[in-house]
Amino acid sequence: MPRPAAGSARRADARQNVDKILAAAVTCLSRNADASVSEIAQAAGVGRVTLYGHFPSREALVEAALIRVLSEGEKVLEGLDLTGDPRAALTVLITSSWLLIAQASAVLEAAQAALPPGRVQELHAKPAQRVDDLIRRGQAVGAFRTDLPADWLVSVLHHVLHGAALDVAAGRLDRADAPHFISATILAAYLGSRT
Amino acid sequence: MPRPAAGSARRADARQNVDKILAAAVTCLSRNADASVSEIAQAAGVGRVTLYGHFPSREALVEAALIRVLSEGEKVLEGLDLTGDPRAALTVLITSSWLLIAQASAVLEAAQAALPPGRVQELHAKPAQRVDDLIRRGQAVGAFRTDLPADWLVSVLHHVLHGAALDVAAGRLDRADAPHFISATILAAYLGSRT
DNA sequence: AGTAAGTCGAACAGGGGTGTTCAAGTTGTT
DNA sequence: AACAACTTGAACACCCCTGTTCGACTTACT
Repeated sequence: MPRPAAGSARRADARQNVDKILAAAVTCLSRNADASVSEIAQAAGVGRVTLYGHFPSREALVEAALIRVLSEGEKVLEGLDLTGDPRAALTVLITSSWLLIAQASAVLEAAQAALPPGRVQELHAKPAQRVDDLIRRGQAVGAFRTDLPADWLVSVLHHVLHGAALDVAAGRLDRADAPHFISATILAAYLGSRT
Repeated sequence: MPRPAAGSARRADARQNVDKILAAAVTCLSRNADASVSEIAQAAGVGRVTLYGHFPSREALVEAALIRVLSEGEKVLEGLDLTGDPRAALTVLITSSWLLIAQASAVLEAAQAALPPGRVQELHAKPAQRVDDLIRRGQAVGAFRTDLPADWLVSVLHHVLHGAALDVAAGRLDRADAPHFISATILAAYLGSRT
């Protein structure tokens, strides 16, 4: 049994394996929301038993993967300056992290089916706040339309991102085109019917 | 064994059951892409064995459900006049059939996981053509932006519709608001950066 | 070099889904 | 009324997934 957890530190290879497993979980779960544990273990290049040695259940694994992809997202978002012109900030946000957001969104979807309701919302709340704030600020400043509620605008962004990720995965959309297409679409949608 | 199929017509109650099963399959599959056969049978108020009497496999059932929801969609779209101003036509299309399209889209997603690849595309091709044509005509006439490919615009529409349906199902969006929100968003997105 | 930590495959039990069979009962049709 | 069509639950075999145990093996650490 691995995971003494108390007293001495874990062995180096164990830590590496945990990392490999989490990375595999994120990619597998974002491709297929109900990927099996065997599938993830295999993708990580690790035996199924080893995986269960580090995560007591599939649920715990999915939660850990969600936490990981969200914290990765946090790190990227932290490095971004979103305080300037909302439109420019939104463009920066999209072009620099659309793929990450889409991936996180996919894992989030997987988590919704595997975790107790509310838990997902709880973990997702803080990262989502940043996007939320940007959109609300844009509305307050007059950069974005106010005839539609902010919640809806946020929802549209998420679904367009998710859709773009699907299109890329299916080969219907060139990965290089995605950021521009998304920005152009979202900005126009957020502008609304101006003069 | 039901389904003599040859010679004499099926009994009335059998036909009704097939209908009930298909209706249940559409609603179940649009709520949950991997709904079980038992689940669908129960929703239809029918024994599981009866269902297997009418559909040889889950795959056949899903395919039949997809065909049904698509043909329902066809019927609605047929009654619409989409020949006028593309913007007005798109608004009509959305307000009159966004829910149906979203439901069809959900079943389509379920079918993608249960049917051989290509088969879904094949069935979906004709109904999708109508929306496709409308958007392309809008671009040709100058009503919609041309700096983004028509395929992408179609994709955006589908994903926004799908997202709206999810939001409604999750209680995040009032069903009555949906058509207006969607139209306002899509029209703005399709207009692009005009003067 | 020795020891604890870690990995691995095989194999188990339990649960749920898919299809199938069967025997008994119900119901539409003529 | 009588027959065939239809429905039904129980029970079965099969497969895949989840978790767990076991014993043997390899590897990191001192």
